[in-house]
Amino acid sequence: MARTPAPGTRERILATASRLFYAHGVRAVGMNRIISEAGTGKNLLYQHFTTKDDLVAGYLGRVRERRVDAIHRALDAAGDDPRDRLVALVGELGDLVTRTGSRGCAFRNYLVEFPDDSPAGSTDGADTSVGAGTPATLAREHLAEVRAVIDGLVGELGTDDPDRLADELCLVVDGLFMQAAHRDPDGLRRGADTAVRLTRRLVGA
Amino acid sequence: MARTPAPGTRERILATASRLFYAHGVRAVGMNRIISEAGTGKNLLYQHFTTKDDLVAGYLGRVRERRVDAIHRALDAAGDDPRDRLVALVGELGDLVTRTGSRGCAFRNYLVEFPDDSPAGSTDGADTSVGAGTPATLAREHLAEVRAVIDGLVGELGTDDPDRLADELCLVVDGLFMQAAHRDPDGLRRGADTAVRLTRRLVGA
DNA sequence: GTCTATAAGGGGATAGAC
DNA sequence: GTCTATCCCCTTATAGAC
Repeated sequence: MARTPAPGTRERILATASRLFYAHGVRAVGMNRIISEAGTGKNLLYQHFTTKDDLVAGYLGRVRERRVDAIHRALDAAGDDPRDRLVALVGELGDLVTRTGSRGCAFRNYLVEFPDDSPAGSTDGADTSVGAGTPATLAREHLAEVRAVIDGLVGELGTDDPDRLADELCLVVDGLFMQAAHRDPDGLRRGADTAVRLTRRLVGA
Repeated sequence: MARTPAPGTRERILATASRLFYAHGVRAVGMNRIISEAGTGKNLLYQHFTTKDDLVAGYLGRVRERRVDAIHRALDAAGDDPRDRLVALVGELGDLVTRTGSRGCAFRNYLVEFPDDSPAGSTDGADTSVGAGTPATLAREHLAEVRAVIDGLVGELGTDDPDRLADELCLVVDGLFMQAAHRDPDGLRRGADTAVRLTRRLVGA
């Protein structure tokens, strides 16, 4: 059988595509450019990803794994206090946004770029199994995933109005990512610090 | 001379283009669709807007005028207290985001869609005269404009660290607009309420 | 003359075939 | 890998209608 002649090929394609999609936007990057920069043949790419949407889904899935891992590492490092864990969560996302070359959140950016793909209110019989859907559903699933983490931690806090606090923290996180689109590195640094400071105040840490 | 045979044409084109660009994204809408939905000839469109970038600039300029007007009306209606005016500013933007069919901020969305056009840190000898530049400069100009309004109002407050408060309010505003990309109408309503409530708390009103 | 409708040019898109 | 097919993009040019 030996069905995988070059095990690194898929990952190399995915890494190249991810870098380009994230840096320039999904619509701005064509398959030709990915093929030429990945140094692979066109046949091989379409063998691993039958369509561009598949490749985009692979891109978002890859970012998602890394994002989830990074979040859980940050949470674990923060200890057991849900207050500290919430601050660590926002701090981790702040670090992500202030990294050089950062262009914010891959998922939110995708949804801005493709507003017509399964819009916010729709539940059109989509494949609800995690990780198998379209790019848009993948993006929304991840956002819901993070929201669930926030809800869980806020719930542990035992405050009067947990939904209210969770909404506030989500607003801060969204603001953090939106600023990546238009603020310079200095402003981003200050934006991330602001997000962490605000989080600290909101959770009462 | 009588150089303007049909005075309403330009505005009709601009209205159609604005609706389509805002709803579906700039890249997703082609000139053909604008022409067909505006009911005008292709020649006439290119007579008023020599290139698609011109049309996009016209779109953003149009949104900008209306946005600035709406902001100033809201500020005037709020009275003289800078606290009330800041709350009114965020409230106005919240209303904008919760309107049916809203897709958030046209300027921020454009910058997400075209990250390579005059990126955040660049000051490549662009035309700095207001309203005459490329879409990207137009977008950045408007964001700076609103930031200046916030800075001014925060300055009137006479707090210890005005830059800090202004950063916090900008984070809230950015979060408000980012949520338009991925929250459903119910979530958006709560997000807007959260933004106003948070603003009230931050400015001490 | 003013506008519409249509075709064509030049490029690049996805995707498939050899 | 290259080559082709098909389509859509922006833009210009031409031809026809009022």
